[in-house]
Amino acid sequence: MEGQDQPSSPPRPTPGLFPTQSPPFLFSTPSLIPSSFSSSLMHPPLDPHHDQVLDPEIFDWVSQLLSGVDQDQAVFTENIKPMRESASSIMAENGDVEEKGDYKDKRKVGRMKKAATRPKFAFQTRSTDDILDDGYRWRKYGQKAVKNSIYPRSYYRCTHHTCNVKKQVQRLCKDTSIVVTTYEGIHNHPCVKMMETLTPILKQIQFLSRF
DNA sequence: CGGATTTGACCGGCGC
DNA sequence: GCGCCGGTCAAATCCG
Repeated sequence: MEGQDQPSSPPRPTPGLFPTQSPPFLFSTPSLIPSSFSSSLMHPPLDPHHDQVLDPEIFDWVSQLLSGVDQDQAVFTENIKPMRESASSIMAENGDVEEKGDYKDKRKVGRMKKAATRPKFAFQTRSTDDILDDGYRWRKYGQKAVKNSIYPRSYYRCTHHTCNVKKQVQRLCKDTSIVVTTYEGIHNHPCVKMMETLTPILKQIQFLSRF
């Protein structure tokens, strides 16, 4: 029983904002990153223990944004590679309606469908907290011990009813101060916290641009 | 009491 | 074909 992983519990020592939307949608300035994560973004690990999560092709756009990459280059890597899909997400995206009956049958039907492709990206943060406050609300739906790692991998889903974004969180066993977060999908709803944070910044930019 | 989390079972993919 | 592994489900439990 570990009650530490509480993604939806707002009280954090330094509540902040972390970009989870597509690059053109965000202002990824270091000031928006919670200080609890020490602004230490790094490239995806090539650790073979995590190759299933952090495919080398995964686009680490957050790192690139923070290192000054032009946003035009920060294109979402849609359809990078086929990935397995959950029954629920496939059914939701295809507009399937859940049938009455044995849930095992439903799972089987869903998983037998052709895997869809979704944007997927990962990044690392150096933090004592496993869960970063990215402005969205997440519900944990699973936790799994992974091979060659003493730390479990946690699975989260966005709680917004029409949103199907998922994320995985795992702490590196090689460097226990590093947390690897993998996002899958794109939010189809606004992030209230993001807008709250951006509004004063935008106003300030508008004000300064007058001079 | 309702929503979130925990956790064991289940399933499909993949390598051998 | 079999076993391992990652990902998901959902009942049980927790908690505000």
